Amino acid sequence: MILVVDTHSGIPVYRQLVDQIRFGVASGLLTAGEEIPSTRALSASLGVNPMTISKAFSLLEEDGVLERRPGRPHVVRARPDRATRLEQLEQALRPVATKVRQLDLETDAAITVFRRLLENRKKR
Amino acid sequence: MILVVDTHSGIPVYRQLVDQIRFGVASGLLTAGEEIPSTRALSASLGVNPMTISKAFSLLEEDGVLERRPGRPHVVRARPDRATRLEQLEQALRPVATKVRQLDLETDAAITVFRRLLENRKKR
DNA sequence: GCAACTGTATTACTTGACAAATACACCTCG
DNA sequence: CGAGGTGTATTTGTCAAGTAATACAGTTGC
Repeated sequence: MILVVDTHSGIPVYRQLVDQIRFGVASGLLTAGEEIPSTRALSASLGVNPMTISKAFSLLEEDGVLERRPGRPHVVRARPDRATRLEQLEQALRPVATKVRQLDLETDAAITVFRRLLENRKKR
Repeated sequence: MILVVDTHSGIPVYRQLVDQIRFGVASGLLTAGEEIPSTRALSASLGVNPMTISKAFSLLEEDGVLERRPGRPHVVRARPDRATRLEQLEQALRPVATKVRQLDLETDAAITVFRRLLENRKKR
């Protein structure tokens, strides 16, 4: 998988890496057990400090996306089970549910907006 | 309306104020045209600098929640029209739609989670 | 007009976030 | 065992975010 970063985008480098690796795993470009390039290899190819790469990896490890092995490169972890993924989605949706209430919008309207976004993305 | 802040909560003071005022407006405790206590009054009662209060008010003003009047306290603005509120919800839902894809979850599962959250909150 | 209020522009200070430099511990293979 | 790789703990430096001090401009009521 090719990882790229734009240090002028205003988005922290580590966040760009997290996003790309997450996307790689979700899209099937990266499969369980597959090795991620080392912090030093990416540091050389992307021109950023290894600790910056390491930060991205640490976050992905905390989230269960990557697995760390002492002295060896990180590997992609088996995808969390469905229940865990649903729980993660719920965490992401909680503040939005609060927002729906703040905006005084009805449940069905909110559902419609969400569905439209989800289906638009599927079509792309 | 009573506003409170906890300076040790780790949540920035201005953000606590923004959240409380938003909630006050959404819940009907604060109505359109109603005056918000002045930056100096809140500064005295909450023990924070007026500029911190002002920052909260500025954000709420940008978001169309409050209206500023030179030499006079802020007032609650008439609620944005429905289309604007729906647009705000869509902005909040966009990253979540991305997350659904990353988690490789189906639209219907995501909708179910969202609906459950919205209806749980309604019951409280 | 002035006192007493209003909000905030500007500047300064403190704390948090981000990124990098350095050195340590671990692993694999010849 | 040692060379060549692995990740990261720790510290440092820079920049961004959060907060405060000060003074200015605007409003209202007496």
